[in-house]
Order: sequence, then structure tokens, then C-alpha cells
Amino acid sequence: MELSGEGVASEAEREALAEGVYRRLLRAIVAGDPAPGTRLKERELSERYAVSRVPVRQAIQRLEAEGFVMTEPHRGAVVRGTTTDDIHELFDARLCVEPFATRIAAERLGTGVGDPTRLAEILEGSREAFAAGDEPEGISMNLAFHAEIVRLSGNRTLVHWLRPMLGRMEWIFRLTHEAREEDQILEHQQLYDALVTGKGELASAQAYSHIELGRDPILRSLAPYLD
Amino acid sequence: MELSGEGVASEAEREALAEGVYRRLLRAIVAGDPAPGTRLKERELSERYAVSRVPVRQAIQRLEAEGFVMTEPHRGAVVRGTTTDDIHELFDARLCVEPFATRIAAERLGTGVGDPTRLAEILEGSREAFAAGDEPEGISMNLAFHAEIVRLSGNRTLVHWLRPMLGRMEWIFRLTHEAREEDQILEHQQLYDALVTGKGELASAQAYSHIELGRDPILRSLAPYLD
DNA sequence: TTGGACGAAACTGTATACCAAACTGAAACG
DNA sequence: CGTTTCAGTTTGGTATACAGTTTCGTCCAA
Repeated sequence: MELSGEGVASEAEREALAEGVYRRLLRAIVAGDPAPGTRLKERELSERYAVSRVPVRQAIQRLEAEGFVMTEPHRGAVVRGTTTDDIHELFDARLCVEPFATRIAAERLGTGVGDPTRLAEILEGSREAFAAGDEPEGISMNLAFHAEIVRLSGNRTLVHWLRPMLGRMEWIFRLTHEAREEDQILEHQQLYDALVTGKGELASAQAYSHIELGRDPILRSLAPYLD
Repeated sequence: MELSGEGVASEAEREALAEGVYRRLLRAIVAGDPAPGTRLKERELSERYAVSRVPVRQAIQRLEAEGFVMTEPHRGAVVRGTTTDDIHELFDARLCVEPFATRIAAERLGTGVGDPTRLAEILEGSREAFAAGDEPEGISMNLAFHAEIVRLSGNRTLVHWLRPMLGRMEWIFRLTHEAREEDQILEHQQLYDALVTGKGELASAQAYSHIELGRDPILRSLAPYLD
């Protein structure tokens, strides 16, 4: 399951080297290897990935735009730590985008615009992954479910906004193992039902509470990792 | 009135050259000089701005992340044209962010968090600018009003999302002269009153209808410029 | 011993030159 | 008239160099 690069196909193969560095670096940061606070040194990275400094800088610039690193003049990029406020900000931002996108997606699906097939496949896939005990795959699938809903809203801007947030969510879930597996699947199923039957208001409200239900457990589980 | 660079001070002086190229290029695009469809040639720009290709590429990358240009592999960046769908997408995205941020800002202000002074100054400034017949300044002020509300939500992610949208709004207003001056000022005043008295629900609803009221006039005025 | 001044090393920000791959457009050809 | 080829242009990427900052360790002095 490829998390990034959905919906914005043109970006996928663009600028191969910088793209590759970005992808590997993001994966590494999400995995926690360059720990928060670590300075990302251009020369070091360019040697590690066997490219010149240019693609490295492009990748870092993109990571900064998406909020994963912070750069200061002449001091380069450091991996951003995460505070309680950051988590709240993340969840608030999701509450802003996802219920809104869900309503639009439901209204579109209700009038026959858009195809919920992929959404159903993802939902089924996450069920199978968790049943098989493959937590990482289940997490990816769950996040892909959210991404697919926003994609079904047909608004590329919202898709664009969601992507880095899902990266942070992946980081959170991998760190905490706080997947709320059964609850999530149940809520996703209800959300799916409301979506495909075109019940925009209901679907939106369910998306809202689904996100909000995750906040406190995550804040508790994440507490030891927060700055 | 500086439109960009509010709220994210650290980005202001960072990477001076690339920042300058970005700023001048964005200003030029918003002004319509490199018309939509124009290819942005790195060498040409680096000569025009008397810098090397590196800062130019950084600026272009940023413009792409914010949606002002589109790049394809080995074909470089072209200024994005605007379609009717783009306008709808822009307004939908604003409807997503601004009412949400407005509610939070109102609730914060209602509990004494945050300072509405700057908001009041901006509102007064726009009134004066329009009274003095300075339309560009009035437009900038009006957009700054929206930016300030989102800033008062305290959510940097939302601020980050809003910035490029205001750039596009500025482009639209300068092109169409569709400022709805009196209506805008009146609606802004009502919005301000609801905000400072902590009426989150009301303020949010007013933000929503304020944005929605602009959509149709703009679509009509903008029709000749759309692809 | 501790505090601060000093200097070298490291790193970023930028410029320049260069190469390969890909695209473009026009001429040549069937 | 349509297709193909080919040279020029442009981007994507690399290597290298250098100035300005920051960082860090050392050394001197109180």
C-alpha cells in the first residue's frame, strides 16, 4: 500500500532523484530513526544516498513545507519534535478538512459522481490485514481509507493538505500501536455506509466523531514521546 | 500591507535570495505579467533577477507546492491557468478552512485568548483605503482581515493553508475589480463583532455566507479570463 | 577552577561550469 | 501531405569553489 502519491499522479515520477530522497527521508523520519532534534546535514545525506546536495536540498525543502523539519538560516534543517500542542493542532486540522470533504464526497456519490469501489476495497483490505495480524499494513490501509474519502470529494486542494497529515498520523500510529482496530473498522464501515448512500450530513458527523474519538487515546499513549 | 509572511516570521528572512525571487515572481504572476501558460525558463529568470539557477529553482519549487505553477519532468514550470473548476475548488477550500478557523478564533477571543487589536486596525485600514479610493490597498487589507482571523485561531497549519489561497484571491480581485467594497466592509464589521463577543457559531456562519456571497459575482466577472 | 575570548572547523547559501537526457521544432524525406 | 530525423534548447543533476555563519573546542586570565 503506497501511502503517498495518491491522486496527484503527476508528482509521482517527477524529479526522480529528489523524489527518491524525499521518500526515503520521510520514511526514515516517520520511523523515528533521525530522532526529533537531529540536524539533517546536507553533505552527510548526499553521501548516504549517493546523490549531490541539490536533490537533498529539494527534498528537505519539501519536508519543511510539509512541516516535518524546521530550517533556520545557516543552521540547516532539524527534525521537528512533537508537542502536545502539535497533536491538538493536527487533530483540529483534520477536523477541519475531513468532515468537510466527507460531506462533499457523500453528496457526490449520492448523485452518482465518483466511484466508491476503491474505498470498499481499502476497507476490506484493512479488515483482512488486521485479521492476519499485519498491523503496519492495517494502519496503512486505515490511513488510505481517509485519503480515499478526501479524494472522492474531488477537491485536489484538500487532497494536497491531507497528505502530510497522514504522514504524521502514520508516525503516531507506528509509535503508539494505538490503532483501536475493532473500533476503527466499525466506524469506517458506518462511515462507508453513510457515504455510499449519499447521507452527507450523517457521514460528515461520523467523520468528525471518528477523528475526535482518536484524540485522547493517542494523546495518552503518545505522552512519553512528546516534548 | 505585506500580504505574505504573516504569522510565520521564521520564513521571512530565510534563504534571502530564493525568498526574494519567490516573492517577486509571485507578485509578477499575481499581477498577470507572465500570463498563464507561459513557460518559466530557469536561465532566463536567473539572468533577469541576477542570481544563479539554484535560488530560481527553489522559488519555482515553492510556487509549485502552492499551486501557482505546474511542472512536468524535463519541461519545467508553466504558469497555471485558471478554470471555472479551479475557482470552485478555491472557494470550497476557503469554505472548509475559514468558517472553521473563525469559530475557534471566536471561542478563543471569548475566553480572553488572543488579541483582536490588529484585526480592528485592519478593518479600519480597509475602510480608510476604500474611502480614499485606494483599491489595491483596500483589497490587500480585506485579504489581511481574513488572514488575521485564521491567525487568531492559533492553528499554524490553517495559516499555512490559507496563504496561497489569499494569493489567488488577490489575483482574482486585481483582475476583476470585484471587491464588493461596501458589502465586504459591512460583512467584515459584523464578523468582527461576532468574533470579539465570542459568538463562535454565529461568526462561523457569517464567515461561511460571506465567502459564499463572493463566489457568483466573481465567477461572472472572471469568466473572460478563465480557460 | 571557572569564565570568557579566540580561532579553527564545519556547514550552509550561493555561484559557476559542465554533462546527459529529454523535449521542441523545423527541415528533409517518402 | 504526413512522417521521420536531427540539431538546438531546456531541464535535471553533478562537481567544485567560496564567502559568511555558526559551532565547538582550546587556551588564557581572573
